Amino acid sequence: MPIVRVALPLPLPQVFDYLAADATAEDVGRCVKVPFGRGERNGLIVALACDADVDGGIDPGRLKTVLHIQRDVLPLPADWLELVAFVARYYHAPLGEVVALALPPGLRRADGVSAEDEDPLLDIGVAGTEALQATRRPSKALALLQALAQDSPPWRRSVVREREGGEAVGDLLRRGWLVPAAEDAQRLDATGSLPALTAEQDGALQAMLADGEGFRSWLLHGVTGSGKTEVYLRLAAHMLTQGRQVLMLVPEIALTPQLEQRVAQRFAAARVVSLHSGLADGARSRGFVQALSGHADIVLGTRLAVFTPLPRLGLILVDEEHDASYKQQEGVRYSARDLAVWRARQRDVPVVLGSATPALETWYHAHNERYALQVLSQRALAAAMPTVRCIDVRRLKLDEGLSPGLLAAIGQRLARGEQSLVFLNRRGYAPVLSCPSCGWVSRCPHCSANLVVHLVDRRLRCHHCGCDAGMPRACPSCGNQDIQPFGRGTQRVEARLAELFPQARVLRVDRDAARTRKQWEGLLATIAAGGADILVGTQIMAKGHDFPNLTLVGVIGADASLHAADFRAPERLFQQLMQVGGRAGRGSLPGEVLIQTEYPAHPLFLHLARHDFDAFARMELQSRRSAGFPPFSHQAMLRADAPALDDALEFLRHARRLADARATEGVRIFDPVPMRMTRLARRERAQLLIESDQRGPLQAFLADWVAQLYCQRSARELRWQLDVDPLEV
DNA sequence: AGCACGCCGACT
DNA sequence: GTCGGCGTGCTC
Repeated sequence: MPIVRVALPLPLPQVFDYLAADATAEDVGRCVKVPFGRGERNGLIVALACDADVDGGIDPGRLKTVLHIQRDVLPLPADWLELVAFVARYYHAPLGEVVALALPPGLRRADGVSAEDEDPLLDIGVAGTEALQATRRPSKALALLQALAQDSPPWRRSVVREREGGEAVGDLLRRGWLVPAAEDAQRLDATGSLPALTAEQDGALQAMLADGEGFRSWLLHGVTGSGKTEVYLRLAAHMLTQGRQVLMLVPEIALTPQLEQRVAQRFAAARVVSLHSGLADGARSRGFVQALSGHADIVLGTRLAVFTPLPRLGLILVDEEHDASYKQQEGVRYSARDLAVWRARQRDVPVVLGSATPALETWYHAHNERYALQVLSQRALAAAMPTVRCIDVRRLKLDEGLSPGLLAAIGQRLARGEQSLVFLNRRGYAPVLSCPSCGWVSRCPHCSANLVVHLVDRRLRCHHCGCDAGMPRACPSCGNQDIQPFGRGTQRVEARLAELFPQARVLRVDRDAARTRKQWEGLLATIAAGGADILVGTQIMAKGHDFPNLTLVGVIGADASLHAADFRAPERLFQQLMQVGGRAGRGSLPGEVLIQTEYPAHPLFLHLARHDFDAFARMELQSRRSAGFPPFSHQAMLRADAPALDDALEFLRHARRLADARATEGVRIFDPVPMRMTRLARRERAQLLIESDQRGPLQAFLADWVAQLYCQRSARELRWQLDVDPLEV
């Protein structure tokens, strides 16, 4: 009797074997419902097994039998199964958990209503792909497709390219049941009414097109406003005319509503699917199945979209590739950007990583000839780069953190009817409430952090665990009536600017003001309509938007991250400042960036003033090389958390002893230490760093080590997780 | 992760 | 005398 190997969504490193009387190789990649323990579970068939390799020496006759195989949906293809298997292997996560993460929840149920019921075109897509996968027997494929096409509108070219379909497709084309690729291509590629490319854009585009359809990692390094998106869209258009699918990843879809629109409008004849975690189950499953069946032409999505199955995949685009939101920060901690590159190699298609401020790892590879490089150094709309200047605040008297020079510059913009932005990466009114007489400060009861004053709703809020308390009128410790908010956040700066410029419309733009997508779109609309004169914003303002009337960006509070302990802090600060500075002067008006600092001669600011990302990258990489940090080494972090710090540390010490016993050549194991934010949401956290110059030995060591860790029985309140290629150390 | 089984303290 | 604590072990 056939045996199927099933991945189940459990935190267990193994897969489970079941008997399935009617299972065939066609069922690999299908969802199943199986008995498990005394209950039932949904899983995914990842392979067929034969009697000999049932693991654990279980008698094959005593295996349980699958309850149901979901055959109404196309099976996940082999390359998709390879992808999730790679993720499980590389991030050392159980296969079933990776599958659960990669499949839309609605699709995991093996007994539910099938996701494509509502879409007759999809039924054809599903059957058509199946039929054409078996083109060794064109007559069979043809018969099946004829039956389906009988009562349907002409089946679009999108399921397969002419040349792949062989005879069957040729015949269908003659009978008019398939739209010829050339005809469809004309509808898909609207090029001709479009803005002219700059010489640089055109050069980059031509170079990428000339490179062919095979695997290549490109870095498209284009300054803010250089028109990277237009290059993406031209590349996408080309791939669509070739009958290929395009996967486009963006950091956060909610923050880029215009991009979604732009893609949909540009490719009106193509089927564009957007995928992100905010989507309802049904919509996400539908998009996934449309991609799987080959029916979707463009998939636009956040990091989870990297798991979309795409039978006709021709190109992967990763916009703002440096963005930290490509790295999942809980559960299976994958990097969608890195997986995009892996997938492109696997499928032998090009991948384009685009950014004005590439991750230093990416920049390094591009200058090391592992990636190919295209540079856009000029802004597209003949706008100059903004002038960047530091304001030395050492001797200055500041008004709520604002220097006279910055205030004067804002005043000028007001007089000219232009917009200003004050950038301050700190939400709330003030970072802490404190009592000057007894020294009480508003501590979070659950975290090693202070409660932030939110004067708008008179609450104290923890930005880490989200807990929330009313604002006391007097000191809870000594009763002093005169308690003070110390330091400042966006709310306080907003309030002060409104006092200083009573004639101006001041608008705060941070996570609090843009909690929902609707609120965010409302803010964008207000800004675009000229309904605000002065913006006060956090890094949410730095994310790729055009504000044509914005000509001044003032940065306050940048020094805080200048001397931060994390080795990536300078990289992040530079990226953030360059991105937010890039918001200035994107229209016809020239832009200016003023940075308040006590270190006006700091090399980071000097490189920034010259818009010289490359010089900054060289400097930073030099210091990483001498310190042995990535990309000159590879890291993994074992983290543990428990109600008591000692339990977390003790687990890591034990893990370290296990590691030492298996000491592998070239793998460095550090001491367990409490994390910087030790306490988070009532749990104490510690971590243990593993480092190696080579990826190979590190991976080999981790595989062995994690297998041992799974066998450890530890205090029940203890949780641990491994983070491969951690962003924060 | 669930969910069993299994052996020791304060309650109707 | 039982109800219930969570320690330990298994799930094809």
